[in-house]
Amino acid sequence: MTLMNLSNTPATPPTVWNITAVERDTGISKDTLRMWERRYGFPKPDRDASGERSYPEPQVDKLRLLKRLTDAGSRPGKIIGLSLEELRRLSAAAAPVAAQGEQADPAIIAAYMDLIRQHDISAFRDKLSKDIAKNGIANTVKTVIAPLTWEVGESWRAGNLAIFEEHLFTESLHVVLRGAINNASKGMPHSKTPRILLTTFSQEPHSLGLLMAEAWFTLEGCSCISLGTQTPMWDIVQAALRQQADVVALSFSSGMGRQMVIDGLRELRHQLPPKIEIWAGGSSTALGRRMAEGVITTQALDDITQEVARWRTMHPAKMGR
Amino acid sequence: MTLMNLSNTPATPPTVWNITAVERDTGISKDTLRMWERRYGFPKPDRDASGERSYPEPQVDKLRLLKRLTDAGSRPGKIIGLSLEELRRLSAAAAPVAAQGEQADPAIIAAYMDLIRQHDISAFRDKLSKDIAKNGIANTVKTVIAPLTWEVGESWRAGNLAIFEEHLFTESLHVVLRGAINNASKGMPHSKTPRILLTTFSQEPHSLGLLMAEAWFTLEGCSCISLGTQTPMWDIVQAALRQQADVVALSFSSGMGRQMVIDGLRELRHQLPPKIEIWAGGSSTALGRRMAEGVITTQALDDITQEVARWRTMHPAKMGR
DNA sequence: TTTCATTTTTGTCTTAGACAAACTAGACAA
DNA sequence: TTGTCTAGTTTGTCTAAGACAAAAATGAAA
Repeated sequence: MTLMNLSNTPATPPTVWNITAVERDTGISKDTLRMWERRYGFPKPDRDASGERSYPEPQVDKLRLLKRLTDAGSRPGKIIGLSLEELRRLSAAAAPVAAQGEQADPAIIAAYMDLIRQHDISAFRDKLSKDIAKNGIANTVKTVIAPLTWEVGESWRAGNLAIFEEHLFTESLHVVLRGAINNASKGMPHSKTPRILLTTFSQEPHSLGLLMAEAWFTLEGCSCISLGTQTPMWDIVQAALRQQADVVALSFSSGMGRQMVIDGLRELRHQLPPKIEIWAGGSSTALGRRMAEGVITTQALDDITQEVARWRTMHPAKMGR
Repeated sequence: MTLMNLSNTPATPPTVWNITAVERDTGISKDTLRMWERRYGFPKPDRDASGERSYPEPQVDKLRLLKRLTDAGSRPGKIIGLSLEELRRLSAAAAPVAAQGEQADPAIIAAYMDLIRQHDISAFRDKLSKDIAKNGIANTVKTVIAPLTWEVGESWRAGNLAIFEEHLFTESLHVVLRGAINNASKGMPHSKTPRILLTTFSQEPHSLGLLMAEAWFTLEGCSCISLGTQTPMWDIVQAALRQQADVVALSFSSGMGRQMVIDGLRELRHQLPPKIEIWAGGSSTALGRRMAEGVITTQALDDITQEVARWRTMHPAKMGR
């Protein structure tokens, strides 16, 4: 439970990482890190005074890249011996990835990124508010906020953005989007169907995906109940039952372990009555695969619209719900 | 390739859990589960065909309860031998402790608690919004929101409130308060002094204290920059410098370790230029003591008003800041 | 009281062996 | 060529017990 290293916090962030930090940052489990070291000779961390692993920055960089490639299907044994350069080339070659920024205008995104880098919060918020007022929430979420969130995540991973800048961004987005959602739902009648319960699993702390989904659902006229992030499974089940949710919607960021996602969803499906649907969305690569029976995955925000429509045709309105 | 595992998915949920599932469900790490078994003889899982642990349901129930109690401060060794019944009783008998609700009207708090227990979110939000409209933000924060937050924390500790109910409460409070803050700051001129940077240390995930403080600061006419929760120390320093903050305000919940609070504040004081003040508030008992030189503690929200006034007399306004 | 030093508790790190699930490749049949 | 089966490899996670550092409790001194 060593969360803070007070003593060794000089003016710069840590240049060496302990195994817990590497696990958190790369998403590779401690067991696997030790196993790779044992089998392949990489990573080869130094040892601190008490014999514990301490990973130098370059090794962590390589691990991040390895994780990305293995997630995309490569086998560790084949690529772990390659140099950073070779891995980069491989990654670049194989990764037009998801056409993530498909609908995004690079210039607009760049403009927002500049504001973040200059730490001009109020300008950032103003610009975003104006964009929402002009183009509507749905459009702005799709063409600005989602791509921007992705870009911020990338920049952070590449080391071009400090954590506090990411915090600043997240917080600002929360403020603006939450306000917009409230505004939008003001005119809407209460208790429209379906009733959506939104949350994330315990291991998932990222809230922006959830927030974007909530915005979208609200615009579709659903009634949303958000539990925020990191709800234990048992509590998700309790909440869904007590709140009489029609759908439990879950958000997964790309950092989540695939096994965790798959097993978690299967487990949840198992514990919820069949009547309650499970919708899973987000950037986790695990969602691409064929999912457990009875779990619906949404690849993009647009999919939500379709699923809501489908749900409604399947559940003709009962009066006075 | 298992095409279908409908076969082992009967109508009932699994009566045994593997160690991964238990970790996911209880939040207790695999290492810790094995250690407890080794040291205390509980849990005592069965073994499957290949010798791996498989936990029966009742043990998982007890583990959930144990987790809740240890999170609330109990030590595993003291309570792990107790029966489920005894644990429940212990949980319910939690200390009423401090007379926190000094300025609170018990009847009003009870009314809100009822709404939470009935899971009537929209009624809860409506009531709160109306109270704010009627009595103002400051008054409502002081007489309703703060005592209510304390009460919810207590009820959770006592086992009278599920985690999802706490999540629901937190989320609702966020929505309403954030909206109120935005409204209040709308009429205010930008960039009033002092500039306050709000956040919590890495170990502190609770956001409500922060939110209440932000509300208060905003009403005092300060310009607030919130980083949200759990900012690493290095990033707090960076943010304070880059944002030219006059004050760094930190919130500590009662769960935080005293030593962590004290050392953390001392370290932060060390890393920040003397010109930037540090204000610490919240329900952590560590704040009662005499603090490190140059750290100001606020016992109650009212103290903020005084401190802001003091700061302003010490820093006569410079034009065109 | 508070503060400091000592002891106990507790969680996580370490090693190395074992094995099951996922994946690859080769053989064979349609 | 294409598909399917089998046998072999790769890979991640489980297991064990020992060690130790951080956090909490305890006791002594100011």
